[in-house]
Amino acid sequence: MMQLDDIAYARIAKYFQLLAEPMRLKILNGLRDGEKNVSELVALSGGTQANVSKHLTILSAANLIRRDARGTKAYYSILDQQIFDLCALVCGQLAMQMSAEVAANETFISAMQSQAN
Amino acid sequence: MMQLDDIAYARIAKYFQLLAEPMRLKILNGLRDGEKNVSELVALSGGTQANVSKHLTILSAANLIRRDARGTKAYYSILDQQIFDLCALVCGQLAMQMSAEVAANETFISAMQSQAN
DNA sequence: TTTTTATATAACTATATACTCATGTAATAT
DNA sequence: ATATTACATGAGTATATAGTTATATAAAAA
Repeated sequence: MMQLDDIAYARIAKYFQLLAEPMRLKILNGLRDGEKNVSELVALSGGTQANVSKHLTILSAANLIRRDARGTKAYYSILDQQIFDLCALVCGQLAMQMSAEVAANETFISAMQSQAN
Repeated sequence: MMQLDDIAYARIAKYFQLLAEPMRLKILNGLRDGEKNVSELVALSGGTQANVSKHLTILSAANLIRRDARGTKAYYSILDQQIFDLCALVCGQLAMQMSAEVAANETFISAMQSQAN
């Protein structure tokens, strides 16, 4: 239990870290249907130009997206399509959790109502 | 573009955040083949008791694992098996990236060698 | 050539969180 | 009853990182 394993864990953790940011998820989702330039992503995400640009740099450095400079604009596109599979899995899980919560609330409400009688 | 979407992005991000920590990944992997108590996980992970316990509390609060107190010991087990699917996807992706890097290095080395002649 | 447009980045601040050390708590054993 | 074992948690520190503001850079337009 050392060295090589620890490096692997660190690397996997770093990957998840990339997806552990709402703005980055929004940007990635914005790129789902094809390349967009920075201005488009700024408009789409509601973030500032500087902040969006930074996130794009981070995603680009991690090879999740690709940068293509054309004229004065920079077009970004998804390199790693698997991120959407990951998100889909998580969304499914969260949907299950949420419906469980709803069911629990309904049970709670019923209990309260029957107690009120 | 507001409110509901932003809450969803935040929630997905939070989920990924749980997996964005080497020690937590190690602990979760330690639980892969069944429940373990805290002492066992401390030994297995090489972390301190306090730190492992904190991570267990975090994972437990997020419903990724389940706590079962028996006597003076606390046994934890995986609640959300899908985390292993997520990790498998990431591992596959990283393996691809790494082999691409190896190939790039080999190309680089060949280029250097042929230039040395 | 100067200006404008599009993007990147440096400097800074604020916040979150991983970790350690010390201590609290609760069940079991003596 | 007291001691011990197993675990949780509060306080404090260090570090990472998201965000803002201001500015740099580089291509295109005037």
